[in-house]
Amino acid sequence: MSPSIDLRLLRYFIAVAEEGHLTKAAERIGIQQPPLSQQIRVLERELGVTLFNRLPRGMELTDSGAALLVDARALLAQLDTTVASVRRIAEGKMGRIAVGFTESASLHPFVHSVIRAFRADAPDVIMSVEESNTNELIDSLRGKRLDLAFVRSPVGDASGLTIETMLVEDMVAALPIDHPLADGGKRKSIALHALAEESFIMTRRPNGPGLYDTIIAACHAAGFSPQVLQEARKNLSTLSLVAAGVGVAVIPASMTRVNAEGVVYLKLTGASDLKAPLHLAYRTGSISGAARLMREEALKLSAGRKRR
Amino acid sequence: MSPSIDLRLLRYFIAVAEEGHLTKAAERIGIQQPPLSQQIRVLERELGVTLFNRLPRGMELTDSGAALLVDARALLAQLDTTVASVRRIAEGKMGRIAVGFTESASLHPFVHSVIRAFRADAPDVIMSVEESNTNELIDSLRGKRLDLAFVRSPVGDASGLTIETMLVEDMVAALPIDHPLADGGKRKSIALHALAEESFIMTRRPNGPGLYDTIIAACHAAGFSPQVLQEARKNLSTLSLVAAGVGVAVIPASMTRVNAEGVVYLKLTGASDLKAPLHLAYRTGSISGAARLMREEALKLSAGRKRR
DNA sequence: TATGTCAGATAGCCTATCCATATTTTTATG
DNA sequence: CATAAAAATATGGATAGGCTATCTGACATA
Repeated sequence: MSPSIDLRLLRYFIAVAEEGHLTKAAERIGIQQPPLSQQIRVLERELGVTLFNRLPRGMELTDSGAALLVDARALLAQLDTTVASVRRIAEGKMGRIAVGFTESASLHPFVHSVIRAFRADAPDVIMSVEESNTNELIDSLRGKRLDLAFVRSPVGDASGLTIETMLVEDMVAALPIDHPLADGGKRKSIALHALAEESFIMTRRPNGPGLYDTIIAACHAAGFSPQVLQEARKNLSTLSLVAAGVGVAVIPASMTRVNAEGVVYLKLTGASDLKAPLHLAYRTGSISGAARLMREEALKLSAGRKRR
Repeated sequence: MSPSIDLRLLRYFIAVAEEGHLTKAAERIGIQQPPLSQQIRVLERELGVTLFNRLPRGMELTDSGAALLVDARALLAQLDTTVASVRRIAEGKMGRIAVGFTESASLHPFVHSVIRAFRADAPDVIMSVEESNTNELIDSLRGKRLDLAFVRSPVGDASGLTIETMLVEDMVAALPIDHPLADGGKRKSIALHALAEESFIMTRRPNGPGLYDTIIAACHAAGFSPQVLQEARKNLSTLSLVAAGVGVAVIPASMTRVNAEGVVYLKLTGASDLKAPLHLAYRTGSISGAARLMREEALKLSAGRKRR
């Protein structure tokens, strides 16, 4: 169909049409007159159309030429906007992003800060968010339904994904306020092994290993094997069960921001490796512009936290 | 700005995006894989954007690439329609045409045929018509307010214009029906010199020489100098004056199609050079597509007339 | 673990295209 | 008629785009 018409030819054509002279147009473009003359003839030959009437003192557009001028300008303008928007998408300032997090991540102020910073920096990006358990988040990343996910470790199979640790926080014990060990709310910390005889409320492991394995391992290190009441589907339910006096729980410190009636939080001692990391996960190598931007903001905020 | 991005690059890009493989795309385009690989990288470098994720088994669009794909297709489609419409304009099948004619030309069936044929052949051309005297028509041609004009000869200054004779018709005498020479309408022809003593009604010469000079010259050749009543502005007024008995007139034969009450038309003998040509005039060298098409149709019809 | 296969990247070379210089042609103007 | 202006033509050289051959990397499979 339309033969190998090059945008360069259209640019040349526009210059000649606007200047009305080959010589002036050549000067404006930055080439000599003869090659410009040739290229205009090439364009005319490819189109099979005379674009200019050659006057003794210049070049005058024919009707066809005048029509082409309008369209050629539009084409170049469209190219410019195309290039600009492609670049903005690549920068992460336009387009879409899908972000996921586990419940405990969604409750963490760090995640809120990241989202807020990204919103401010890239207001034109359409963002969708999803809360789910680690397993599903990882699946969604692989299936490209998500671009980024904030998860708790450990992640089962990380192949094909990059997992970066944003922060590591302590874990605390959550006890019912009327529990003897809570001392009516006066007690501020407790040794992990002191909980050896308690019932532990934890989220279901099939929903993703989450912090389950970490807690079990820490208890073993403290010299006991916890009695697990493996009931709650969600962390918030965990707290309700604690408040109801069903048992105790070990949770990331950031969750203490949730004001749960009837629950007391105690620092844990004698369990230095009982930490709750927060990770950012994404597909290795195929990160979108917006995701890259959000990751960079997360890294920046993460660095800022460490400095404090 | 947008650097020298070539449409060829966009075509290559689209092929790769659609095939998902450099190798298949190269085959489709008709080049080898290595240059295609290079060109895609050139495009990415010019844009400063990664368009594809290189997978072990092919190329996968990034978000930016997906956006570019949409726009690149649109750009190529727009180029195609641009080329098509420029070509149609050049062919004369689209665009505009402005046609002018003198009154006597507008009354001639030849002109009607030309217009009708053109309308049928190029229904998408916007046509404007203008009736005026020869001088103004010629001026309008020069000023590019008209593309074509049907005029009677002779034209004063024809420089820069091409004037082609479409047909030559006889002239006839128009007499009041009660004029002695008309013989009550029975007479069919008359010698020009028989009108030597009559008053001649003619259109004003300043409106363009028109046929004025031709008629005067023929009278001189027939041995007399006519008494000219230089009254009428238009040919139709001429006939009214004849009908009113003011004088006689010499008019192109085609005007006898106008049924004027009280006027008798007589063939003229003894004046073999008293002919009324009909010309087509246009600017030499800068004829538009539509004008060229109409001219061609006029020439065809003109040739058809001669054969008859 | 090693090997084969698939697909893209890289290297080196060649040719066609695009641009430059020099000259010619055409038309208008003093 | 001579000169000036502007485009067309002629010819040569540099560069870019394409070709062949080869390399690299990742997965699959024996």
